[in-house]
Amino acid sequence: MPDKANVKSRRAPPASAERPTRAVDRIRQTARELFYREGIRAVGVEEIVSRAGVTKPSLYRSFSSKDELAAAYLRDYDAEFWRYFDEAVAAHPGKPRAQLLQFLERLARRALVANYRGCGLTNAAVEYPEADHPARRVAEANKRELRRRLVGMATEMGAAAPAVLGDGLLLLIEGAYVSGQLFGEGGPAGALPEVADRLIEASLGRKPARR
Amino acid sequence: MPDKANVKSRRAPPASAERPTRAVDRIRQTARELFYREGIRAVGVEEIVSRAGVTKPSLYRSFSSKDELAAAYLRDYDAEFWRYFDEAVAAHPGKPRAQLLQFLERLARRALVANYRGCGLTNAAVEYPEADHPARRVAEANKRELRRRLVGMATEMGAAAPAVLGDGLLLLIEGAYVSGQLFGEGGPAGALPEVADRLIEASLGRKPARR
DNA sequence: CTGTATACGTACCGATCGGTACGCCCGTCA
DNA sequence: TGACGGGCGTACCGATCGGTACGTATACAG
Repeated sequence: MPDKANVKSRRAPPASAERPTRAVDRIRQTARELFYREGIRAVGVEEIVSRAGVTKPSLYRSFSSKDELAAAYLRDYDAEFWRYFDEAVAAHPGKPRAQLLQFLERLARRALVANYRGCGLTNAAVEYPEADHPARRVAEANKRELRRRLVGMATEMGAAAPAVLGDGLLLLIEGAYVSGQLFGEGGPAGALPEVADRLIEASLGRKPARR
Repeated sequence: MPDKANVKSRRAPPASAERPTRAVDRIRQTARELFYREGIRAVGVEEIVSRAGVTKPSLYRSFSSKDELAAAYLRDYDAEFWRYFDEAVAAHPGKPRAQLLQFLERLARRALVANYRGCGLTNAAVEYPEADHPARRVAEANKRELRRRLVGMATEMGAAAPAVLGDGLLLLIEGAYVSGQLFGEGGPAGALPEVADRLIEASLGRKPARR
């Protein structure tokens, strides 16, 4: 009879936050890292489960398909994005311009480090152009909401044409995401806060709206 | 002896522009369409050759790998991009602001139609984060050159801080590419020309540069 | 008619893809 | 102690991936 202690221990140490003991949690965390860093299509389920130290059936017991796992990853990403966004909002109550600038400054800082990979939601939408793909659905919903919030903040700021300013800010943000991963350290994303501030200033209708 | 006319004719009709007779040309054209519309990773070589009406060895006689085919596709895309860009430049000699606005207006128009898929070069860089991937190399070179040109135009315009204006314009352009494919018809890319014009106006140093 | 180069297709390779049928282990509660 | 159910792994599936060894048809030169 083989010694029980020699058998590879199945139960992991009591749930450190770094290495969750539940298979589904380790899968979520590993998928998050790999999907974000390498892209969704580039990562196979085999790689996810082996890096997570689990097996494929554990994945498919919690997620009906790889596409659904990708959607779950993006839902997590979405939640974290809004936590991050609302943090900037909460830091400057009632001052939308300062809220926005804090968000943009932190975004620009992140977008300038090497190996920056942009926004996971934007990247997923680029990878999955099919309108009914579950991952794309999550990405589109996030971006629609972001647009809504930005236009709302432009309105609060008293912009002459809040829709134009809000959309302009969205263009700058998306531009920072992709050019951050295109250019790396000295990239154009560094100009984001200054450019956005200049655009806001020019949109506040102190001089009559050009028409 | 079998009738020669019954044998499936190998030679295609004499080189219509729509359906080139040479296998390599049909592959290039088909790869271009599929890679752009669906993404590079999403398209297999089998699909390319079957849609092109040729076979895999014909592909691998002209391209050493799928990655090299992707790079060739992007080189074609790059050439077409500059043709398009220089067209706007040539339309308004010596007037960089008008050149830019024409380019941006046409870009905005294209980015607002349904099923728009953005910039093939940007998309490829999102799909291939590895720095040494041949496709990404082409994309990065294109973007670096675009940045150079935009900063040059900002200088010509007499901007107080041409690097900031040039980078701001690049952010807006990249933002239009990705948000065009995220939002479809009524998307924020429609605000591109107006926002860019406002940013240019605010960057021309008529009022003292904020410091 | 023959040699040769060009241009292409047939048929196949091992590897990896996403996904699943099935069984074992272990803590819980009777 | 025994029945049970949740939680997980072993071993496998057909399909598709990128890539290739080898044969064949045709145009042209001699």
